[in-house]
Amino acid sequence: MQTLNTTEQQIIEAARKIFMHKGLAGARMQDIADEAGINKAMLHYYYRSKEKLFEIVFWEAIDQLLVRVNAVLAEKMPVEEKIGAAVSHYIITLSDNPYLPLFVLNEIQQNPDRIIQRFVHAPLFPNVQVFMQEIAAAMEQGIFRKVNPPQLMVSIISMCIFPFVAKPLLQAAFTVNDVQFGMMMEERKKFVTDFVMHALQP
Amino acid sequence: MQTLNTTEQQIIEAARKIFMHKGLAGARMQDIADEAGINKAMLHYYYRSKEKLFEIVFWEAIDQLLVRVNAVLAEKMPVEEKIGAAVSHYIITLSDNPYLPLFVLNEIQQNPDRIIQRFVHAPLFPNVQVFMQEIAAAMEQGIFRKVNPPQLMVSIISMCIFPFVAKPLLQAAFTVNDVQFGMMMEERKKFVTDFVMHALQP
DNA sequence: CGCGGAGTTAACCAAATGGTTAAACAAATA
DNA sequence: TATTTGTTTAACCATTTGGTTAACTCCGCG
Repeated sequence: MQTLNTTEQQIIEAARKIFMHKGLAGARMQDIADEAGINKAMLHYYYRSKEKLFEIVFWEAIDQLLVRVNAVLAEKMPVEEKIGAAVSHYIITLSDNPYLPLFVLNEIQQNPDRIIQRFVHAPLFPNVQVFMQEIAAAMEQGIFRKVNPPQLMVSIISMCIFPFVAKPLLQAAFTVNDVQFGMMMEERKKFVTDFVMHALQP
Repeated sequence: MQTLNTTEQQIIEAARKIFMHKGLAGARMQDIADEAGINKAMLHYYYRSKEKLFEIVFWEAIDQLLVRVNAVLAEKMPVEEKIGAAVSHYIITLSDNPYLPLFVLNEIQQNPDRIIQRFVHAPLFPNVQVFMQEIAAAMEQGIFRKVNPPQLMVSIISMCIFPFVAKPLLQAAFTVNDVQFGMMMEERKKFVTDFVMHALQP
């Protein structure tokens, strides 16, 4: 997310903002040009087409939402700690990029092939397997209660990501402003970690 | 969701399908007309504009995603049971309408005002308050461990809805087809309920 | 039968949109 | 200074898109 002042970079930043907010179908090339403060022709000069520009923003977002968590899951630490670390990582990342997950999820649904192709070649986050095995091992050792690991995995991810996907709705439902929502997410790190640990108590 | 054979109804059904799959920005009036097997002018004859047609589909979806759960939460039964009932209700509803939540959440983010206006007049699901009070009462009585009720609420909803929001992604990540995904969601009803009950064990 | 109105359609329209082009500009190079 | 090379712009273009119109069909009713 470097902020170089070159036109090339300004375009990417503008594209990121517009695509994230409006999606591929809703974004207008003119919007992006305006946001970047340049002529529309420059977009094509540097990136050929709307689709090409979108792909750059999209894969950058995928990297942020899916790939980077791998590094956290690769660290060497007890499973109990690793759960907390992963939860914190997600909530921190998404607090800085609230629009990220809905954007990614929506575009995947619009065009699943785009991402499925990549999964065929190699799993997008290999360490999730490792993590699930560590959890399974902890269950065998009696550290955790035995539950279905994929369901557990999905649950942890759900509790971290969903609040950001539903942010405007939750804000309306619980009548909280942006600051309060931020505080809620801050306190959510501990809540989710504790909640999961209690649920896994034998 | 009635299937009357009148043109008026055929249009709504077609609009529902197209809008749910492509969203407001991505949907084309021609797509809807084709899906309904009629001339594009008919759409305007019956529903004036794209926006008007969209609003009908949108509020119908809101009703399905947010309002109907109220009935479940209004039923008279012990909290422990009610949690399971709400979870089941959501997973059953969404299994029949997998595109529903992403559609709704996305359109809310695109235009939050649309829904915020409604929340100002009256809460869209008053019984959530009741439910949270029942949970708080159960905590006071020592039936449940004390946790922050809104955080708990958000967590339950997350675990129910998120898998459908991320459906294509989860299917790719865990390599499951539609049938297997359906089974996973079927088994998820029990998983989430148990998971929550264990997490709330004092 | 003929009249009237609801239902339906093909053709049309203006605006928006992704993309192109040719000319202008600026900074380095010879 | 003249030339070249990469950058930037205004104007333009073809297609798409939401929406309109005028004519046509069909059915019930006098």
